[in-house]
Amino acid sequence: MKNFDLVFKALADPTRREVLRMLSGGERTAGELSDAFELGRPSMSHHFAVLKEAGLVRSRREGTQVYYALDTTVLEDVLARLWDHLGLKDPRKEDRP
Amino acid sequence: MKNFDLVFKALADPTRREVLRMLSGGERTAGELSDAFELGRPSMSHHFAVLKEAGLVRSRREGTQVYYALDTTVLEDVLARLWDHLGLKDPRKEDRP
DNA sequence: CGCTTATTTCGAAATCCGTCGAAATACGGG
DNA sequence: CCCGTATTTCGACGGATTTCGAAATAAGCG
Repeated sequence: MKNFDLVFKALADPTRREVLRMLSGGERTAGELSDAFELGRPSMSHHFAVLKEAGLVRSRREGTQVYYALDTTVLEDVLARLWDHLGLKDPRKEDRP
Repeated sequence: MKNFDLVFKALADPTRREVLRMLSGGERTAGELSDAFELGRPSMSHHFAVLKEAGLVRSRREGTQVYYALDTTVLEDVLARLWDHLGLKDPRKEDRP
């Protein structure tokens, strides 16, 4: 995968992981997400950009505000690949040899 | 889990992920692992320490050399938790209250 | 066009991270 | 003991990352 690196870099930050967790409940505006953290808007905007760059998130503008949403396809692919890559068993399937 | 943060920090580096991949084939000595990369021994030793600190790897000394082995329990737990925690299940729910 | 709200971009400071060479530690064997 | 091999610790350097405030952009509204 191309973005393997970007994805893990993105996941390395706790704030960004928390943003992803919030987005798992549905899309949120940049402002809503920012209000959940004690960080300035510019800092949060930067985190959003990192997540987007990694393909973990997509955004859509509606009027003056921007909605962010989880893009699960990349995460699923990366995690599955990691599992495979490391020769681990997929937790989604509980098969035993 | 003990420390979510350390695990993701550990996985953020491509060299460390490659070390994990190598270890998925069985344990290796520090020297064997180091020889697979174009990095100095001190750098590799540092990476081993990070992986160990995160609980992704365990070590055992035999004579003058140190064997490293993958500890899959932490990885399985973390990835499963990530999968679950982010709600990466197929029927995606939309919107919010 | 000016005004307000929402968000991003820019530039700079502080901190973190990966890497190195030199030195230190750990072991086993003369 | 001292030597050789294997590995780790130390101290430092450079580059990346996080954060901020100020300024810039975007969009709706009168």
